[in-house]
Amino acid sequence: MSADPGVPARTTRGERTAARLRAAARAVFADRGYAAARVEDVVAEAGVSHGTFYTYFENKAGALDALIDETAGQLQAVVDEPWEGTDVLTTIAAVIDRFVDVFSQHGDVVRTWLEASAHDQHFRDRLREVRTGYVERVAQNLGPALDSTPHDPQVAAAALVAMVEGYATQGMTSDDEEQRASVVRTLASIWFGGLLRLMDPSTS
Amino acid sequence: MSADPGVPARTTRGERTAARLRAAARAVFADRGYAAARVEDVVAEAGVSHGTFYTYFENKAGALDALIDETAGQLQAVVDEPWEGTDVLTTIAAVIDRFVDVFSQHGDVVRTWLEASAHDQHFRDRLREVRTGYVERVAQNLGPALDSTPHDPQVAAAALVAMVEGYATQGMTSDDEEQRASVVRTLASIWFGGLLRLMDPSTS
Amino acid sequence: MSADPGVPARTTRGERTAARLRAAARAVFADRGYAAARVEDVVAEAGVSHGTFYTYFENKAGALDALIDETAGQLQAVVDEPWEGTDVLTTIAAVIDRFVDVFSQHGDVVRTWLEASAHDQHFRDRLREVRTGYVERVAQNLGPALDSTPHDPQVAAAALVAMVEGYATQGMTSDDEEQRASVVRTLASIWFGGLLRLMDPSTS
Amino acid sequence: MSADPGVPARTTRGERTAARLRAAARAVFADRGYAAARVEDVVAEAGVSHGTFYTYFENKAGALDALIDETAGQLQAVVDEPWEGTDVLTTIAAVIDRFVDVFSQHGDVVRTWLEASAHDQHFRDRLREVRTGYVERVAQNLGPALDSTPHDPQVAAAALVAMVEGYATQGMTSDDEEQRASVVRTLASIWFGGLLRLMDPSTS
DNA sequence: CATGAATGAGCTTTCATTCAT
DNA sequence: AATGAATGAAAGCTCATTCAT
Repeated sequence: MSADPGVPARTTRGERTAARLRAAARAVFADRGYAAARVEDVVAEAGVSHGTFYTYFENKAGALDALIDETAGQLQAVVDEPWEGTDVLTTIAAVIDRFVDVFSQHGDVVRTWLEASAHDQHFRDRLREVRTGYVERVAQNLGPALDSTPHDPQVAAAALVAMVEGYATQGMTSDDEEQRASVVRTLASIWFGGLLRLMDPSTS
Repeated sequence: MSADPGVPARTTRGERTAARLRAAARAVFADRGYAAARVEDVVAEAGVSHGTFYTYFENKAGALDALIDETAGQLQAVVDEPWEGTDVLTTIAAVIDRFVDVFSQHGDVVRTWLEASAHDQHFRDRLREVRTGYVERVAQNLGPALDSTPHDPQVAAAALVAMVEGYATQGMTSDDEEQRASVVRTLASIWFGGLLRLMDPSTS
Repeated sequence: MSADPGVPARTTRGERTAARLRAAARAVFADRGYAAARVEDVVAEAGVSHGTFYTYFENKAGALDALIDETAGQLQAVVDEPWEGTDVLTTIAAVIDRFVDVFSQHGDVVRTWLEASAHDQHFRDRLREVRTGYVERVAQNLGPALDSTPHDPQVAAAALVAMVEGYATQGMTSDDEEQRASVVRTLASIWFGGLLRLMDPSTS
Repeated sequence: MSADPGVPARTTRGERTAARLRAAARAVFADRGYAAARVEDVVAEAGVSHGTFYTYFENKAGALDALIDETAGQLQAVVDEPWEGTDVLTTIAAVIDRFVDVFSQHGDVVRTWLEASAHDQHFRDRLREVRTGYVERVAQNLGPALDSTPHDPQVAAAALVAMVEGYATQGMTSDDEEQRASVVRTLASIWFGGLLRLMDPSTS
């Protein structure tokens, strides 16, 4: 801020423009949906010209790809961080908490991504890849406990993840910190209880 | 406009054409997605002319609306039928089974609906309305058991429904009867175990 | 009315349908204009089916042609009837009165006709033909008086006719009998005074 | 929508294109009529692409609106300029001369305008507004002379204006300067004589 | 005579993308 | 780096007209 004036800005003009465009694309996609969003809307929001958009992205899909790059990493990180906690419930709550956290920051991108997947093979592929990644990781952590049961860890993991993803993408997580914590607790309890039940041989 | 799309088909010939168009629209939307689907694709699939499409639907959205009319009723029926069974687990399994059943028949329409919701307020409204309807009904059936716990029945119901909806919407493409039954069993166990856990005061 | 029941109706079913269609076409053309009027509107107004329209008219233009047939005769009759009166002013007033009378009954058709003329050669031709017809007749009646003046009887006739036609087609003639008579008096005075002036050599 | 058709042409290149489009629209409307004119005809005439048309006009009606903007001002100016002359006849002749002059330049737009009025409320409204404007002005200038007569200045003004407008709109295609002057003289004489006659109490 | 479902040419309009400046 | 005028391929949608019933 008050740093050496002789040093060039840490963010060049180009970088700032690119950042403005990404933010604008994100806002416009969230607001109108990917299909209905026009490049015109994005550049208007960013306050740049039409041509500039194409200096930074190959096309409209390229802008979404850039947003997905950021988001995908965050999502994978949620499940890649060590599953540590004093007990299983606490561990699960921590994972879900991180998940909800990422969604509260990147839910708009995920929703756009889901929409685009419906009519664009490329985004469908990226989605499957990322989903497979974190469902796989969840299954790895749940798996051992289900070894001797008839339940497929992949199915269980996919179901539990779908629950969190569905809950979060439907925009049901509020900004109220209190309420968010309560939701996380409920979701974690369902995961935990569901897992215990799965492990109970009488249900097989 | 030339014919009122709300009151089509005064003859059986007309009804046959309308049915062909609905089936075609459904297939095309499922195949290419709503945004990418062209009216031309639909009429080609249905084997009728361009103009005929507009005899039966006001526009592309009208065709999806017609499909949603059918699907929404089925979805609500799943939870409106009596929740009866020899025990809770069986009851829940029956509901989930009906849910999965409806999705295996109407999943394509739901996926289209979800996509369209992203950029069309009208479909977003219809989705919210229908979802609220069946989540409400699930909450009514789960509610009493959670009365003395800190868990909100609406949140629990929404989460459990999101799990089934998410799972069914994403994968669930297998026609293998065996595997489907296994998935239903796993999902039901998670619901049941999750609910037991929610009812356990030690989790509050 | 109470005539011999053995005798077939003086208006056959077909004639009645044709009359209903003409009336409907006239009303719809007047209401929406020729270009914006749809055959659909006409048949709806007439209470018949699409196909029936084409039993009675070759196409949309044919319907207007049928209306023009009636109107053109009336217009020509206005100037073809003997120009008789106690004096010139009375004579002119009588002609203008007949003119205004025909317009109050057929003005809607004329307006449609004028509109269609703008983009359809056929109606332009019919209009020129009819206009030439009655301007010619007016010129014949005014002509002798202007023989020794520099004024072209055709120009004078066209101008005076344009005045009445313009005034009438602009929908300025009210239904109030009192007011209509007053307008006719004013128009007749202008014709008369205008002609006197034209005959005055000092204006040449 | 991509550009605000109300604020086009930020550059001279843009202004040239807009002017070419206006000229092309005017020519095409005059040639084929408003209803039959296609945007494709206009852009072909202007030598630009389809999309460019929509950069400058909201739609076909917008193009006509732009032409009317120019024309309406000219028409009003005809009667707003001071009614000065050595005598009444000269004054009237000057006004009519200006009127005929404007029509020889803008008659094509007026004819298109009249046609469009028949099926488009917007143009009907604009026409009524402009006509009321200049008829009012004419009435103001004629009015005093008719004060003590039973003739309504509005009616007289409307009739005289209708005469010039009708004559100019219909024929008046001659480029012959000689003939144009002769027509103006005849029209002026009719106005003048008509007015004198109106002022003569014996006609009331 | 009458019907109305079906046709399809034709027109308007949109918007991602390019490129001369 | 940035601009914005221009492009043109695509759709969407309309409606006069036909024809099997």
